Amino acid sequence: MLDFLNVTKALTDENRLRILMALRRRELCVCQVTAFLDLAPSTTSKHLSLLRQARLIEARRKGKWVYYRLPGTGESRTGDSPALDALELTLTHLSGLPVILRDEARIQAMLEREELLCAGMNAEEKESLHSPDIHLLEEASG
Amino acid sequence: MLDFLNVTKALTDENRLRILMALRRRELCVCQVTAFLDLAPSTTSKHLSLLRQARLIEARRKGKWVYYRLPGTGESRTGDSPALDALELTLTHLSGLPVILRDEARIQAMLEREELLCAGMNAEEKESLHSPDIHLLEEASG
DNA sequence: GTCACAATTCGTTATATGTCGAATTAACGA
DNA sequence: TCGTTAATTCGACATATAACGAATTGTGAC
Repeated sequence: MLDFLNVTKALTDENRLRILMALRRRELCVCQVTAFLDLAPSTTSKHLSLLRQARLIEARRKGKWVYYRLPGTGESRTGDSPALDALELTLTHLSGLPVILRDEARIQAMLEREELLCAGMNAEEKESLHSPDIHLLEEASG
Repeated sequence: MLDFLNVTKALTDENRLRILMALRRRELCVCQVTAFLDLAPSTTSKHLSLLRQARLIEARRKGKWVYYRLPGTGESRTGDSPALDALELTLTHLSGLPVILRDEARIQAMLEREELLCAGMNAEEKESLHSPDIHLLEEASG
């Protein structure tokens, strides 16, 4: 019951929903999420923390940056995990909404103008940001 | 987005989840829900109102009583309605939980002892309470 | 070590939500 | 019409949550 409630509670905030939709296309670090949501970094961090507790996103650290992404699709058998099922439901019902489309455009623009590419990033990593698919990366701690 | 948020917000309270699970088996009037949740009638009423706003339940008035039930299965094409999809997800992930099983036992006992059968009910209606399936009844106002 | 920067944690504040009891509305029966 | 009972709405209060800035932690460069 608590697991389920953690998932639904994580999905009751518009900013958190926007984060999930943004991560559908690519992983993002905290400063990038902070930029497109236009929030204080501490606020963004808290949102990401809540989403992670609910298992709706995963994290990996790369140097000074922490990247967040949607869970890998490997274990996504329907009915097993409240988080994965709820995530699928969310992606289905929010895709195409004006807010989400606008976010997507803003993020694409940011990335293409090479603003906020988290300064220390090398060329290969920059390239990966433009990829439409999620890269499967090593696991972060629970 | 607001539609979706109304649904997820409705699913963030344990008492509301218990209501949904109880209604899976039969329709119940407010006083019956109040009894098994052990809450003030006004509180129960508010929970039911929230669930109804989110379109997770429907209502019909019969004399002095208002009966609540899950939405009819007619329009349940997956992907169309956030409410119906979220409802299905909820039923899937909460069935079998200890809290839910205990509620079910308590409700069955109540109904069989003919306590709280909302005094004015006739024999046919009493019978319907023991039925495992939801009866399709006339629509209440939106 | 020291500095710079990303991220998180902490403390505070404003708003939202769950709960109750009291008052009100709705429906029925005497 | 009046009384009773079911349900809802209203007003108050306690708790939960989103937001911020300040302080702290973690990592890498110098």
